[in-house]
Amino acid sequence: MGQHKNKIDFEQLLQSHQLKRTNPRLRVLSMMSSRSSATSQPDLEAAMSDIDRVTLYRILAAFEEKGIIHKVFDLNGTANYAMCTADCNEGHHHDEHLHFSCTNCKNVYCLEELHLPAITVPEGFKTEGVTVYATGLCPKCSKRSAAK
Amino acid sequence: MGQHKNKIDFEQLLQSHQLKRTNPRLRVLSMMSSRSSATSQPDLEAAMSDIDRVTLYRILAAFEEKGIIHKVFDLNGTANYAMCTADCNEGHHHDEHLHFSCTNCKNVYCLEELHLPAITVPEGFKTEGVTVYATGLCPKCSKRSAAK
DNA sequence: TTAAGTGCAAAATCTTTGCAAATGT
DNA sequence: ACATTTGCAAAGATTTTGCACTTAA
Repeated sequence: MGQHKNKIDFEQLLQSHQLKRTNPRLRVLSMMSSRSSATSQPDLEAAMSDIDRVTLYRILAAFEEKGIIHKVFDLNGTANYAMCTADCNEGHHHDEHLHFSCTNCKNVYCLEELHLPAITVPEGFKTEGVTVYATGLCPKCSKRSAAK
Repeated sequence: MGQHKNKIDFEQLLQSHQLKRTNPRLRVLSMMSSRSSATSQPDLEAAMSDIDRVTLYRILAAFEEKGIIHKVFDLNGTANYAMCTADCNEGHHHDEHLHFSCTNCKNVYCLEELHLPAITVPEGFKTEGVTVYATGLCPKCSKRSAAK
């Protein structure tokens, strides 16, 4: 039962996915799991300028492929990545939760707590998964705009 | 009340948005409204290779800005554009409908008919709009895979 | 030791910008 | 005629690819 939640053992996480425990990977995992919103490649690049850009691309691709992180798009259309919970695995992702995109800071929050209502699609469509995107202001930005 | 539905008068549509009636624009409108799924820049580029790539970028940007089309991302993260219905206008889009992304052909369908269930977000978030993405097989692809 | 991962250089894409020529009103 | 819009050239940005060097197991 992959429970990559608080106090995650990153080394084990990598190991269990046949990925070597390297420094760049550990740092990426650490950054991603410490954040409440999803992380983009540019975010990573800015935060870890000593790691090669290409390496970051490859790490993200490998993690996504293995089901360690999943991709969501923010309002700019930039890919952002967030740690997967539970049942994501090699090639199969389940991010059937609410994604909240802040129109102000452009951050994307994965709100897993919420369960989604059932959706019915028209005849002919075969639904495999459903994701809900909400747009608006995240707590930080809504506080800020209320204050001032 | 912008009813850009069947038998649209594209010229009028452009005019009402203070856009000149040019050939590239009419062709883009024509292609987009003739399709059941959203259209990407690469789609347009392939279909109208005589129109400059840059012109297409600018047309899409202008249309989106004016609220004639709206943007959705497909499973590759590529922006796709679909005609807006009714109440989109200068800077404000309302695409609160179901977007269906086909995992096979990667097309995105805007299913406006469906009304979305209410979604509740956690304390602190201020929701402005909600969009639902479903993934799976579109009628065309599901038929195809069933047949053979 | 050796397969996997990283860094660097370079190619391939994709998107934006500036400006002169063309076009719509 | 005049303001837009287009096309082309070129700059910027983003993403991918190839390969030699390094590192975890």
